[in-house]
Amino acid sequence: MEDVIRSLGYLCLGSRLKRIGEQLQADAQRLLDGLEVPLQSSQYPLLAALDKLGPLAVGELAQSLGLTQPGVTRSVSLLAELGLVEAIQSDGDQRRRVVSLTKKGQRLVDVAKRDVWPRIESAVADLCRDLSGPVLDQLAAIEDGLATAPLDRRVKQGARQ
Amino acid sequence: MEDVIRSLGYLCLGSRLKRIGEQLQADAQRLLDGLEVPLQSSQYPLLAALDKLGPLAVGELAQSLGLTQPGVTRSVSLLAELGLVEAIQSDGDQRRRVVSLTKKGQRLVDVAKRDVWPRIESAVADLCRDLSGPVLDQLAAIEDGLATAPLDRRVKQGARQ
DNA sequence: CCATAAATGATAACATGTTATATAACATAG
DNA sequence: CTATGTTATATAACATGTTATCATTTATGG
Repeated sequence: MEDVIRSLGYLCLGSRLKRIGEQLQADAQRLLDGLEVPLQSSQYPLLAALDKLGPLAVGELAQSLGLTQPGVTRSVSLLAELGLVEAIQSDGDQRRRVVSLTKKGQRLVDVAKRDVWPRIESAVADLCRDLSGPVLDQLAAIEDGLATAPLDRRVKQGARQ
Repeated sequence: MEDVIRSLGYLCLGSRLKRIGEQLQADAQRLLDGLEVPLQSSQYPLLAALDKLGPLAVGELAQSLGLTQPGVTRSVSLLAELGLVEAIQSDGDQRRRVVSLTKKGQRLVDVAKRDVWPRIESAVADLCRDLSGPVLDQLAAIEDGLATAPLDRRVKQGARQ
């Protein structure tokens, strides 16, 4: 059966990237399933952000993950219920809630960082090894390109109308 | 604010591809908003599949789009409510429901194909123009690589454990 | 100082993907 | 022919993203 998304090329690049991303996450999930805490692979970036940057307010977290604030608010609630993060109202500005890893969350990150993340990284690197170019650079260029000029500002060049 | 997904590299490639894909779709949405029928950009691949391959059963449609059957069932219901497709129970095998474009759906596809899709294609091509390699080929290689050996079969090489 | 604007996060409603499972129709072994 | 397994689709429950909107707190202009 023909893969329509694939044969439509640039027209469906968005659908295709999403599809590949979902599959990568599902694959990574299988590597994470060995850990003691049952957690979706999509939640790990939030934990990794807190581990890397330290405690962050909800909005800062959203910005550093490239997600919207309501999405992050929900993930934080979920992770707080699991006891992996805690959100504490800021002393200075009472609107801000600063999110940080709990002991349990830090322990999970440490284990994942030691036992699982290197395996995921090496597996993905292996997947990309034989590609003709530096894929990450190209994705960066796509992201930068979108930030500079979104698609609707690129329709002049070469399009029929 | 640091972009954590980006700085984590291969580890978060899945999240990153999803994020880029969502942004591309959101951008494409703005180009599609001019059309008479209000439709999310993510629904167009289904219409394009029917236009390209002709009437298809729900399962075949799912396969050609690389989605699961329940997702396609829901999209078909939505598009049927909008009068863009119709699903007719197969004569031979009464389990199958064959989905096809209605007149209205075909008209929408024709207009989109003439007025909008070329603009999206050229805009995305423009976005990818200056990249160092043939991105589509690389994405194809990633997809093929995942199909050949999912990530959890790639952890041996070079990983710490 | 107070009125108003801006910033922060929560919530609701929706979109669209998934997995798990139910139901109905078909296929086949006995 | 019937029991049983398989296939095609539907449905439910959930995950996780979005936009729109609200309440609260903070900042600011007069």
